[in-house]
Amino acid sequence: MKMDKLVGERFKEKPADCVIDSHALMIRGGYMKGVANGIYSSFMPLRRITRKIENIIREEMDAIDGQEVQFPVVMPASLWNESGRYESIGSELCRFKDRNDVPMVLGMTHEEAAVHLVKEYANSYSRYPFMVYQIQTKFRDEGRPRAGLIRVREFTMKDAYSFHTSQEDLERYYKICYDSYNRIFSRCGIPEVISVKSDSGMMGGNVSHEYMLLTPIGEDSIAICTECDYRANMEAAESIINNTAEGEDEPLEIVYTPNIHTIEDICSFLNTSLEESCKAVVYQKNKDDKYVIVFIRGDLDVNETKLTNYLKEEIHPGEITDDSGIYAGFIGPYGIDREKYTVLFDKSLKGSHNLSCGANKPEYHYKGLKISRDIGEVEYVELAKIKEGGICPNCGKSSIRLSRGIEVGNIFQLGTKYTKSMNMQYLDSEGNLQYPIMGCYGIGVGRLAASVCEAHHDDYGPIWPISIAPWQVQLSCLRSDDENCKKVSDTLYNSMLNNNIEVIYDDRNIRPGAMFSDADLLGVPIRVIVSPRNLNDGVCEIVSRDKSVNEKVPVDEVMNFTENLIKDMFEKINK
RNA sequence: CGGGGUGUAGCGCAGAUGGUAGCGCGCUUGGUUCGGGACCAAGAGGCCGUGGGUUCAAAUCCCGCCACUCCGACCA
Repeated sequence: MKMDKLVGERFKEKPADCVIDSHALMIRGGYMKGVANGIYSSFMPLRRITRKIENIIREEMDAIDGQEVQFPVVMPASLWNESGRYESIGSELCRFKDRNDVPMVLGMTHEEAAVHLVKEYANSYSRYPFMVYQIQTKFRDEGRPRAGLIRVREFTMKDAYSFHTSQEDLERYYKICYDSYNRIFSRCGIPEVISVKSDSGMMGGNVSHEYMLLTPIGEDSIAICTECDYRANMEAAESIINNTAEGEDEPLEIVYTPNIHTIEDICSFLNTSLEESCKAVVYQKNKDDKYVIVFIRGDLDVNETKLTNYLKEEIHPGEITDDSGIYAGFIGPYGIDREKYTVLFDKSLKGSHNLSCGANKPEYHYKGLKISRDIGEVEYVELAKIKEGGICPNCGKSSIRLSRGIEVGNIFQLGTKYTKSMNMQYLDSEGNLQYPIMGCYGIGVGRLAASVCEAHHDDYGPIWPISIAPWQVQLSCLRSDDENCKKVSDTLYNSMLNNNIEVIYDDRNIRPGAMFSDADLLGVPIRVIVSPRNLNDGVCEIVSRDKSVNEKVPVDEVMNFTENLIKDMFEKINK
């Protein structure tokens, strides 16, 4: 490929709407162009990168007995009705009607299609286990696309679905996928990706992991233990609070607290700590707007994912507006109507005493509350968000750190949610009908490319690992108007092509500075520079994009040197 | 869904108190340059997001849409 024919322009100024580096560099480097909110076209360099990523994924999926298939982008709504998701999913699912007024959807994930595909085939235990996967465009009508390729509406995803006749077999295969994923991220040049326990959300199932690239620009929060190997998504992390209730129990006492509304104000007014307070967080059920009041220790936040999972229905932050006379800022657990409202107590309150809290009466709070004494036995539910410095659920030390991360992949043990709802069954060896157990495994290809860029770049551009770089070698003819320089460059270019080296050749008649800047933006790992200055000494310059290699090599050894360097780079990544 | 911001040339921006548009980069042509985004000269390129209103006159003032974008919520 010659640079002067490469479609797409590279430019100096950072586009105004790019807030993260990978986005800015991929726009500035001529990798892609926005078409609509969260929808992009790719130019050749990005397409070559994603194709290499896809091929790495293919090799690894094939290596664990995956079979590549393809599901449709457009599906009839009836298929999604079978699983119930046509109703349960919100506006992320793009719904439309075809010419005959038949409701259709754009595929945002393909569990239904996977079950549909293998339903009749897999009617006997002898045909299990198996895994099918595809690499396909998905469309999710996200409310807020952002950060370039990190969060988009249309994207390419590898999604795999495995089918098993026992939980044990699913777990065996899940472990194989787990290892396979680690290999995929290593081969793509980001071995630093870690797996974390996650909440499986509305996907169903129990055990699931997310693969995270830790970076401050990430959208997810992750709890990581610095003392052991515990790692979990914030949503899934268990929050442990040990209350010792030191000191004497104080009596329950009502206090006049004018113009005090926040829990911080109350604590400073009463001269107590946040740990000795109980705050109320009000939610409303999406279904009927009924109130859910969570009482939780004042310094903690409610983990809404846990709350949703416990209630088994969707909720949103709310405010009590009925005529009960209990008002925001004064809501407390003592004397609240537990028939009228769904009242939940977080575990952080268990065993505590001398709490300050609202009195369900304007301008008044209680102090000295002890729930077991003043309210009686209540059920405590674990609903709090884990916090920085919190207790590790695995090793018990106060060693939890919170980090941000980009989710580049996930694996789920789905169970029988889809096989049951879509009535997929097989005959076991005893002749009984059984529901197969499923696992599913996803990787966002574009997001992975952007993550690699995010993890490996400098001020001038991406630094692509050799395994996914758009080209292996950037050949720069610094002075195409110099006869010898051009001749040597052309010869090298042809030798590289003949030896199957992926080379992009820049023989444009532009200034060296512009040539170097373009090369930096393309991020090709190896650069071979041919210039009159070097040729006077009979050498070319070979440098790596990451600056670890910088050699003057005699012209007739350039090919050999380059081939070895490529080999070395691959070995480093695959080791 | 809640709260901000912005729409003027391909990109980045300027256009006080209303008078039919300009700068830098990029692009075209010619010349001089040539190891980290050169310089000179001459050009091309705009329905000022959109609909309405006020006015002799609107990029500019008022109202409504639309789009993009940022923060937060949600995110299978």
